[in-house]
Amino acid sequence: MIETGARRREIDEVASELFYANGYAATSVRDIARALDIQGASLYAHVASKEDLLWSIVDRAATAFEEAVERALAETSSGDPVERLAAFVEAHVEVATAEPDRSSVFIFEWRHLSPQRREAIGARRDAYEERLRGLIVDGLAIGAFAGVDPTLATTFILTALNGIAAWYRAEGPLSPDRIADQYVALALRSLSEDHP
Amino acid sequence: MIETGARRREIDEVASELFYANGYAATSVRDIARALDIQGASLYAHVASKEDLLWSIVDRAATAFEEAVERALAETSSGDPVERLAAFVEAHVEVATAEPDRSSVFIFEWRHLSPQRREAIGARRDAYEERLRGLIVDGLAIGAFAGVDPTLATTFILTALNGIAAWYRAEGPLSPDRIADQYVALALRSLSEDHP
DNA sequence: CGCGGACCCTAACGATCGTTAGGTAGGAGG
DNA sequence: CCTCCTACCTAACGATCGTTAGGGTCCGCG
Repeated sequence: MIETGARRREIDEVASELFYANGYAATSVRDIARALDIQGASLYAHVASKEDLLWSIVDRAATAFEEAVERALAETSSGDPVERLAAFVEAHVEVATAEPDRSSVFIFEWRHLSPQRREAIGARRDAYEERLRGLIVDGLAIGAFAGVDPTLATTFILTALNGIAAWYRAEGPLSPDRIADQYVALALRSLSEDHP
Repeated sequence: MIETGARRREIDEVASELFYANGYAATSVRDIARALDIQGASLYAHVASKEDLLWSIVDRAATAFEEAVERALAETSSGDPVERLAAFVEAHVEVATAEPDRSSVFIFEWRHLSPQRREAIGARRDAYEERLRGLIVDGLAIGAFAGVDPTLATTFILTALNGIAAWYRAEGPLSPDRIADQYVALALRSLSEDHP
């Protein structure tokens, strides 16, 4: 039974910030508690373990990416791989900028999960990547893209996308929309044949 | 006085592997020692502190990237920003694939350095990024590139490049040359105007 | 008024952390 | 043979780690 109370949400939020700022392993339970003005041991009234805390953050973020892309692709009635890929990138940027802390922890700290959970998240990440790769393969098949190894192109684009959560801050000068527009353009162009 | 003995090199290598695999904070001094079949305390005959070990890895990797790009750009007699950017990407890929562990630690673990060292590395990373940005700005100026915000394009490409060290393994099926070729193509295309 | 439950406390546990002190074995060079 | 040096050892330090046990306060609901 997963706790979902208001206090539990606050804990998730504070933990996300600290895990993002200092990394999971370098953040102690007492660090998180201090940010909440309580004692370290008091956290265990809400959380079963430190790793459970990481898991709840990672799982929530993974779900957010999955659902956003799912929704975006479902809403794109067009079968055009170019448009679908644009929708994928846009959705990813939206989630990454809406919750950069959580997203960053998901992307960079998931290796600290227990072996079983790490494996589960690994499979979901693989599926996510495969989804992107499928769009690129489709685009290559109809000639919308050309001259790239789909696997490498997928990695290229996805690592660039994942980087966003690491550097984006809401206080910065860049709006999520502008980032999305630019990243869509950069990604699509990278897949297109050089103009002859 | 920095030690440079053969044993010290081994220690750097083993530490790079472990820091890459588990992260700096999650790797104990005793973990490193165990991989060398010695006692934890024995490491301190070669290293002043755990953070010194991280620093030597990060500094060496940073220097490798800086020098490789410096050399590549110096050897590219052409003033063409497109060719120069290709040389930049190629050099980066070469270093990242030649020493993926060290490179990965440099890219993802430098925040665990002491404040002064972190600041120093931050400045060098900024300079590196600025170097790439300069090439993109130059390309935009002569019309070789178009339609991108140079700062966002720089981040897009550099995060994709930095990702390589995280996933590349020498045992994998991809040769460094092939990755370099593909990444050069992907990067250059991403900066080019859509074919009309 | 009584009671459960949400919330936090203090105290402490065993383990592990980075690091220091002091000592020993063996080989190289005089 | 003696000495220095490199390399490693054992033992231990204080600090901090994640976590458990048990108790207390206060509020809302019956």
